[in-house]
Amino acid sequence: MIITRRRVLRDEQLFCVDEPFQTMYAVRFGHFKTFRVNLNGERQILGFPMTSDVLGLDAIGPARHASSVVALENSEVCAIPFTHFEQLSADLPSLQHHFYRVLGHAITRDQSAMLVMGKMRAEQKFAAFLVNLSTRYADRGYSPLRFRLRMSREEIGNYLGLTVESVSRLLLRFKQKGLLRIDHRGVNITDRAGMEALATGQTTAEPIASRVHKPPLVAADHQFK
Amino acid sequence: MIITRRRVLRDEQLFCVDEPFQTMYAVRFGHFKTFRVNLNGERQILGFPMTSDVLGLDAIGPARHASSVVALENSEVCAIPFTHFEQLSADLPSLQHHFYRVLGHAITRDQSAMLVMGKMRAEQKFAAFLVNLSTRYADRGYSPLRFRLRMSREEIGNYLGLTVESVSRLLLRFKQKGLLRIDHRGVNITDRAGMEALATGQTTAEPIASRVHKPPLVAADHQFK
DNA sequence: CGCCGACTTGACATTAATCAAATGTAGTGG
DNA sequence: CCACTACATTTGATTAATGTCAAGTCGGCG
Repeated sequence: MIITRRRVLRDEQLFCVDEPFQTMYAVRFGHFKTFRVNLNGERQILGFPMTSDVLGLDAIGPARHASSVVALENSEVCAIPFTHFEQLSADLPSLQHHFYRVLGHAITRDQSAMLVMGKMRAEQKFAAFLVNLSTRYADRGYSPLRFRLRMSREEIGNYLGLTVESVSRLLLRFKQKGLLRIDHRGVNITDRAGMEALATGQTTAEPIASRVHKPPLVAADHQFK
Repeated sequence: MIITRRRVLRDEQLFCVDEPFQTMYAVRFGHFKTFRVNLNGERQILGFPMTSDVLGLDAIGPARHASSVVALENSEVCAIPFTHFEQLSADLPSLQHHFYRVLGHAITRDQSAMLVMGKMRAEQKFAAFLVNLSTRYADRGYSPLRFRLRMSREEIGNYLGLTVESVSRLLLRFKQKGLLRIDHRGVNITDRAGMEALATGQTTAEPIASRVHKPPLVAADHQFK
């Protein structure tokens, strides 16, 4: 099976909705956004895949890509031809089994996203979003407390179903509550527990000024690459 | 491969979250709801599977069920042992291919749901929900315009992230706009086009009283089985 | 007949969107 | 290197949408 690497520059499109499906992509490094365009012409961001995530799975059913993918920064992917893969997996039970698992995870992940979008209010959604990012960085061996947002406020809002203004105000509120520090796109979570409490809705009447202990602010230029 | 049938009575649980995954289920007839319980103990309904939908796919990744499934009415499913299936699919490329498609569809479906939940407002969400139901009934050979809601208002609201009260008021609004008639749980869509326009957000300033032409109200007891 | 749960309706409070404007930041070309 | 433009972000004032609380109605069922 021929697996090739492909560089994708910032703002470059990896694949586009309705394009015939031939290739899956595993992210080697970098960040992406996946989105769809609804009938009204508006974009809806569906997720922010990063290193080790697999792209293009939603095309397996309809044989055409159901979403578009654009790089948020200069990135690199492995291109895996699907037909080759499918043949090979028939001979390699362990590969097939593993692939089923990947697909299964894709489903569970989407369902979790629905949970977030559906019931939660703005503050909760955003907190859940940050906790999710934090967890994913931890899974990948990066700091769960200090990371850089690769997406704009607008993209966050679009993803969460909020306006840019709301996103901005929520960041301010989190800062005031002593949950995080933020400089441009550099995030420093100072109260992970409080953040999770918010995300899970266990927010009981808010003890106003507590847990302030001020770790140093993140340098503006920190990167993960 | 041993495929068995299983009856599931109204309110009976087909499987439960965290249960080890062994079996997939294809719905033969009937309606179900799938849901999760968040950390706060609240239920979030993830979908309303019906005839020919496949249940339990979200367990393939983690090998444990990620959601619970309960029947909304007396129903029947085919139980398909997953390990048997996995072995068999290795020998039958067409089966494997088909299964990939089913999984792919599950992913796209979930993403569509996210689109609905994320950006839309209450009216739009609910319209999209009804249009979706309508389409699914059409796909299955039933009337897309007259059908019975198997779920309570509360369950609809839970699924869409709205309160029961909002659901109730929205139904009233739809009635007043001449989009549908409703008697208890019997729905009669009288303006499918208008409904779709609402769902897709192409609602331009609402011409107030038009398209009223009053088709006969649905009998209260219509069923699809 | 009367209870109970599902649903509707109304008044009010709260949330988040909208509109509008100011401020900051990153590039770009001189 | 700096001025300048375009864009991203913040902030403020206001409005519309939706949740919350509280009755009340409807229908099914024992």
